[in-house]
Amino acid sequence: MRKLSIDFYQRTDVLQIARELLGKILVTRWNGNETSGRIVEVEAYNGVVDKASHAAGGRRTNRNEVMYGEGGVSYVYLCYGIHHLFNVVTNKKETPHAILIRALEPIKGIDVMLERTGKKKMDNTLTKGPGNVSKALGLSFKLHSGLSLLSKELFIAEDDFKLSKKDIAASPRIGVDYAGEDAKLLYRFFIKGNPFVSGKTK
DNA sequence: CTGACGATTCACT
DNA sequence: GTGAATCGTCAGC
Repeated sequence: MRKLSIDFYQRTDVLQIARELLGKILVTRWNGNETSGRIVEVEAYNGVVDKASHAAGGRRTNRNEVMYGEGGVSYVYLCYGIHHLFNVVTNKKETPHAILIRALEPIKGIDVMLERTGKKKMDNTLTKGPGNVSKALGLSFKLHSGLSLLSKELFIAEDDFKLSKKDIAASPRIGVDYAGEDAKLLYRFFIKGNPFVSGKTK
């Protein structure tokens, strides 16, 4: 298993990076627990020109400041007062691109994930949907936003898992109806037929 | 300082 | 299918 390098994140095409993240492995190691899962669903947020992004129109606040930093760090934030959503920041300084990780297929630490989510048994709801992903991995916006994805505690790796182009599907993003025309962009990518992909299309 | 709201989820009808 | 939960953030006063 090879950890992705900083160069992977700092490229300019956020859609390309989003597609390539499918099939990669997201790993967290804290409090003596290692949990990991294969990424099966993502959404790209294309910086200032994307009305669905927190950085739309160059908006810059304390919350989204990490999006303006170097690619290769995490951006975690609280949504609806309940859910922590995990994003990967890409591109270079001052270009606020981000990729939302929406679903994983659990690999390691399933017992820990069950404990964190309060679920009794493993099923495909464990890491389906962005709120559940963060919950299962123990991510919180207070502790982990702005953390490097090259650190020991949090990183993304690749193994020999291969994905061909026909296994990848694109669709409009979910829950961004407020973004007008940009809500129709095909910026959501997922692995066809994977049971952990969130099915809701609203 | 105040109030409205969200890149969601889950329980309930 | 519908609605509540729940709180940090942000715009506006």
